[in-house]
Amino acid sequence: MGCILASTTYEEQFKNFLKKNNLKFTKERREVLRAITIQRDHFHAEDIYQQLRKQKSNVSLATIYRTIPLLIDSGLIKGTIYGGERVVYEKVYNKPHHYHMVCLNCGKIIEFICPDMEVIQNNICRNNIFLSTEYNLEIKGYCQDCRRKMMNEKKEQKIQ
Amino acid sequence: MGCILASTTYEEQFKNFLKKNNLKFTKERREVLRAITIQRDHFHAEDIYQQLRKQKSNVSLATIYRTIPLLIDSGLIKGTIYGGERVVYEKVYNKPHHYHMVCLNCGKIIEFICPDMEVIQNNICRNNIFLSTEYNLEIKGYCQDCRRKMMNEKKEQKIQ
DNA sequence: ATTGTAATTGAATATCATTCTCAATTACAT
DNA sequence: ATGTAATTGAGAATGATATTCAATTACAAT
Repeated sequence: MGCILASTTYEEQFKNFLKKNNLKFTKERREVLRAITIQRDHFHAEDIYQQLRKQKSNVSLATIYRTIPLLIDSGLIKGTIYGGERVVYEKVYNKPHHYHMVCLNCGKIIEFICPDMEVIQNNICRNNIFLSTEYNLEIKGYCQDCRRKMMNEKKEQKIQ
Repeated sequence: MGCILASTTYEEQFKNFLKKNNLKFTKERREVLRAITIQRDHFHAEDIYQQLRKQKSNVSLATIYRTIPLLIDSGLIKGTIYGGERVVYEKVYNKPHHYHMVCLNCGKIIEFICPDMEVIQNNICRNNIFLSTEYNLEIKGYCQDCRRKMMNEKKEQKIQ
């Protein structure tokens, strides 16, 4: 336990947001926030719940679902990968903007940054007089490991 | 009714796919396929159902949901916009690859093509030894019309 | 420190798109 | 014409997320 010092600015950011909107900084919200700072890069609602369970916190799933939009609106996390059975979130506070490759076989998520792409996107928005709030690029396919595995399987089939 | 001549190649494509997989080209599947060819650019499952209803077809929602993956696998449609309450599909057969801007206010979807972006994406995949099957870029924000509306509303507030 | 009040909570229940089950029907290769 | 595996509709199931409501709590004002 302990060792949550690094999350201070996270907490400041969240508190500011809450105050600005006449919302309260409750014990439950603090616990959800801390669970998220501990969380690995990509997670979903249920992951937060499990994390809290481990820590003997009794925050309910309902509260987690109610807290997620607050965390999004305060700029701490964002929904990243949709289209699966559940939404994947990730921390974005003080993180450079980046994109994702998702392996359709093992589910691995590979992050990458791409300044060239940012430039292009800005141009497109300017040309279309579109005010963007969010870019989301997702490349689906098969990662190196899975490609290797799949090739080996093919070889074995040929042998048999 | 009538006037479905243009969909012949759609039907060929679908029939080929079905035959290749030992699946049957049923009356219901034909009707779903034709409903889709009539459909506007972006649609969801329920839209297909409504379309069929208009045409006095009794294909069930279950069958529509069962047919969608077949249409995807045969390369006729693809899921485009996730993260809303339902998946948005679009026709992709014989259409150039393109990207989307989604207005968070009115829901409008603006398509655009961008060859530069394709080049960058191919490079990224090559560098990461990732075999991509699908690129998906979604820019969320506010379209020109909605920006105008929102600015007018602000002005009015100031006046009051 | 006390109080008033609006915000918040957990538990249970609702929602709603999508998927599944199953018995009856149908496409189509032979 | 026939056998059989695939398909269908109806309704029930699923499962992530949202909502309801009575009880609790944060916190601004006193």
